[in-house]
Amino acid sequence: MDDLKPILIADDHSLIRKGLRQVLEAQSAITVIEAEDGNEAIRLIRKHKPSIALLDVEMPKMTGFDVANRVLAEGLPVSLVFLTMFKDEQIFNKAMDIGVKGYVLKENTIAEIQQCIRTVSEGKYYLSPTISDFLIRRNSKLAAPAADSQGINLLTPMERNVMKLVAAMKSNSEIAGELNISIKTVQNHRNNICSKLGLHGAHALLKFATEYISRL
Amino acid sequence: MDDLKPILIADDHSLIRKGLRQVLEAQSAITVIEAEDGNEAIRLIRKHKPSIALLDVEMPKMTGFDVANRVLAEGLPVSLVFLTMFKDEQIFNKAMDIGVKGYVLKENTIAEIQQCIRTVSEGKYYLSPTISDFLIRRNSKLAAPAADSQGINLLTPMERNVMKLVAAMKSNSEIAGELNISIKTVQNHRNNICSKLGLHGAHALLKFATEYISRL
DNA sequence: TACTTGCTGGGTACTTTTACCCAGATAATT
DNA sequence: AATTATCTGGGTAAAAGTACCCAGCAAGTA
Repeated sequence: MDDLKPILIADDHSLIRKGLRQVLEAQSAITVIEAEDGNEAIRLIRKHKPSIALLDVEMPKMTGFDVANRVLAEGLPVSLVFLTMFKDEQIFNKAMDIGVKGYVLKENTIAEIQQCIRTVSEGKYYLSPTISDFLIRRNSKLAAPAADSQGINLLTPMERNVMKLVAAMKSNSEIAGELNISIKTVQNHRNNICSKLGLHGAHALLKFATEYISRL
Repeated sequence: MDDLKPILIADDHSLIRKGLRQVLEAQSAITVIEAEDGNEAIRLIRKHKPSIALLDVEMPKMTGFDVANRVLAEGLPVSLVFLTMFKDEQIFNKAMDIGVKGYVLKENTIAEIQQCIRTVSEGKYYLSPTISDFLIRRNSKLAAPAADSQGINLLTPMERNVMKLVAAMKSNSEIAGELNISIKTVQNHRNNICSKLGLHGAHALLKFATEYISRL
């Protein structure tokens, strides 16, 4: 077990690796490990379990994406940050789909990369400001659906109350307690809601409730 | 049943009611109903089921808050918008806690109120730009906790994979299918995760997983 | 080699949720 | 007065999740 989890830098350009390592190790109590291609990156992630891995997207043999897919498949506990030269919207979207925590353009400064590492290590996302356009467009696409919730209008007041508590992931007995009714009644309300909304199967109501709770 | 759901305006000042009604009915296909105090507001909400209720916070007898509490208790299907003269942070926070969808200062223009109605009717929130300070402060408070998730570090890769699918509200059989393992194995992983994390009871893991999914 | 860790599955018992059925009480509408 | 909608609860059965037990196998470590 290490004292502090290290940070991995995977880039085929030795100059970039050395430069980054120098800055990071000088200005913070961070240990850096280096990989010069994707295969080595995977091996080192498995072995040293770094908290963060900075991956160059454009690497020979195994790209940053290949590494990311591998990490996902094995469920390795590491936050991924992509480092790339290209401001490409499709690449960015694929990276977000895959769940990377940071996305930094190489045209940005080292200070940005440090900020990125700090932010990601707090569990938040960090994206280069220069690609915020992409993010906004992406969000407006995702927020689009919002339809098919007309069924909600069929619900009675009590059914709404039950649904709110379902969305809070309360169990039926907890709901019964809060509303001062019997568990049996709660179950009936749930069933009625499901049939009004056409929901079937395990957790179907819970999914719907958490998704549309803002419209209750 | 009405053709289109109306909008309720509750304010003790007749001048405000008439002014708002005129603008709203002139510029859009909206029906407005008026209430001059909180009691009447509740009665009209029950009867006409408006989609949105604009509530003056400062009303005699029954304030906007009293109306809001009543609406919540009965689970009436209406989106609440608070209209107030005072830029008070505590009042704002109480309003957000209670779940109002809009919060508009009377110092703002009528155009803002129209924008607010439009936004809220799409299921989104609308807050007067002049109180965005409050919202930011509030968010930083709420986002604060972020602790107690150290237990996550105890999880094995496979356990993480299972947990991600739990967070997506998949059933055990769905998880088993996606990971190509038996349901029994999934159940065992869940149990191991729960004991590592000290979780007990119904939906405990699901709650935890959805809350901390960003750290997986 | 021996040991540990993680993944895989089976067994068993209990609890919770889902999915139907039913009916009485109450309040509002026709 | 009759009808409808809503809330309330009971019954039953199947499916899913929770909570423990167990053991074999593979990989890495001491």
